[in-house]
Amino acid sequence: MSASLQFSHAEAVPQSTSATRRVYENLRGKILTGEVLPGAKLKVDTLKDMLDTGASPIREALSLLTSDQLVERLDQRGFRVAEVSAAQFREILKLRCALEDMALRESVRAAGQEWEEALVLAHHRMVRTPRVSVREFEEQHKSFHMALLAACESPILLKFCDRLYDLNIRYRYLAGRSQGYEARDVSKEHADILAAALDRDVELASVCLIQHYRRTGQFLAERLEGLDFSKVTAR
Amino acid sequence: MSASLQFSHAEAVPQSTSATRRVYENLRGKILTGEVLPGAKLKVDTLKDMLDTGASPIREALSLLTSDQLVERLDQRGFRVAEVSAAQFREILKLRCALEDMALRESVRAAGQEWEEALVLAHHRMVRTPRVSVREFEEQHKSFHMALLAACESPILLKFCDRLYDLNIRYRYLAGRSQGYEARDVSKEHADILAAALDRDVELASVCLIQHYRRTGQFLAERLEGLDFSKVTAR
DNA sequence: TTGTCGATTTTTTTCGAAAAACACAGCGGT
DNA sequence: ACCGCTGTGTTTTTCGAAAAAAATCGACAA
Repeated sequence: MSASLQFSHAEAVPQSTSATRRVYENLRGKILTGEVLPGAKLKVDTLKDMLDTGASPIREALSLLTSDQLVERLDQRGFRVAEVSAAQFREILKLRCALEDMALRESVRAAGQEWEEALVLAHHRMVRTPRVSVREFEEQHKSFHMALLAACESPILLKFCDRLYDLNIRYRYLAGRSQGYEARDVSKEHADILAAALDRDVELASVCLIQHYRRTGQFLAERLEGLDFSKVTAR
Repeated sequence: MSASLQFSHAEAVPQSTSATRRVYENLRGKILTGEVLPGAKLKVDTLKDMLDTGASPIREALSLLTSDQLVERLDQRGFRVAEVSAAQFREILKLRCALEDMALRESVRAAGQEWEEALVLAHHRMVRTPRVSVREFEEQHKSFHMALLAACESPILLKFCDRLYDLNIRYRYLAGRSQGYEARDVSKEHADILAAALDRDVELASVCLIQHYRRTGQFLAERLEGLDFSKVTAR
């Protein structure tokens, strides 16, 4: 089989997985980064054209996103992007502090060499990713934070943390990351968390992590404050 | 239009909502009660016949159940009922104690008259439902427990609690509820929780609730212990 | 016996079109 | 002017069949 046949028109190595998964990832990305606005209507027909696929995969992906709380299903009126609000932002922050604290403690307690190495690696990759490559940095940032919790033997708890992380990302993008994000020494905070975790100092790691979230939360809240949520909502 | 036309062959007033929802509820019930065993394969064709509908609603419902952790999606190999394990049972218990404690405190703190009345009502209905009507009792039992938390202003947290509750139900049915469930005075425990909540005694309510879960957990664990999980799994 | 390859049969996944539900605008009656 | 009704166009939801993928079975060779 010739290479030109294998890698035909700009498709690279795409449909290794199902169309449903492709649509899911794609839409999820668009929602998290704010490329499609909160409240925006998600018409199957439009999406069909946009993502070049049938109605079934789209519908399925939207169902998946519904349980992720990123999409709302209106009974006989289709789907729309979930709304955002200052209240939800606060709730997410609070829950993340509570749940990640639990997970972190379990993780550090159960941690082994494997976890330690993966964590160091994740941190290194994050540090190496330039801040300007926003989407990539976000991915590495998430990887680092999840790596901290990874040794925790509570799959369900981990899943909750993962979801909350994703829900939170939207607000980061919403606040815009141009100004002042580096004013705070975020790298230092990450390094401190890493060091504490590697020392197996559960208490210190927990304090650092929560403080990290609180500070980021504070920072974002300020930026979000001036912002009228009804203004960043479609329809 | 004649009544005989309106209510033709045994259809009563059924399809008020979408087929997807019908399938979702139906399957969810079957999974929670153990009518379909953990690990069982869920073939769309079989379900199509069984539930008398097309492939799309089934597929959609299965996607929904996937994010509820009640169904697993295997990449190109369809769906199966999520597995159960002693470890997961313990995890659920632990998480429920942590999260419901949080939710209960918030709920009681924010509670108003409306909440109080709904709670009393839910308790009454539960008491009035005979234990032998297992499914109905389960429903009322869930309503009561969720009513306790309902005033909490954290929709996401509530959703988590709801999910955990459902995940837990499976183990209740698995353990079988014939013997000894009444040996413990469960009604008393419920009444105590109710009283403490109505008194707005957060600490006491929390203690009662957690103890209630721990006891039930202990009770179920004993029953589940003898039980080889691989034996209650299909395939 | 063990293992591999190929053809056939399920099973999953996706598509395109039909059916049902809904929104909206225009019409007529009060 | 207001309200409700009906017809039209749009959108959502569902169905049935085709395409893609995996599992099964058996023959053949090591």
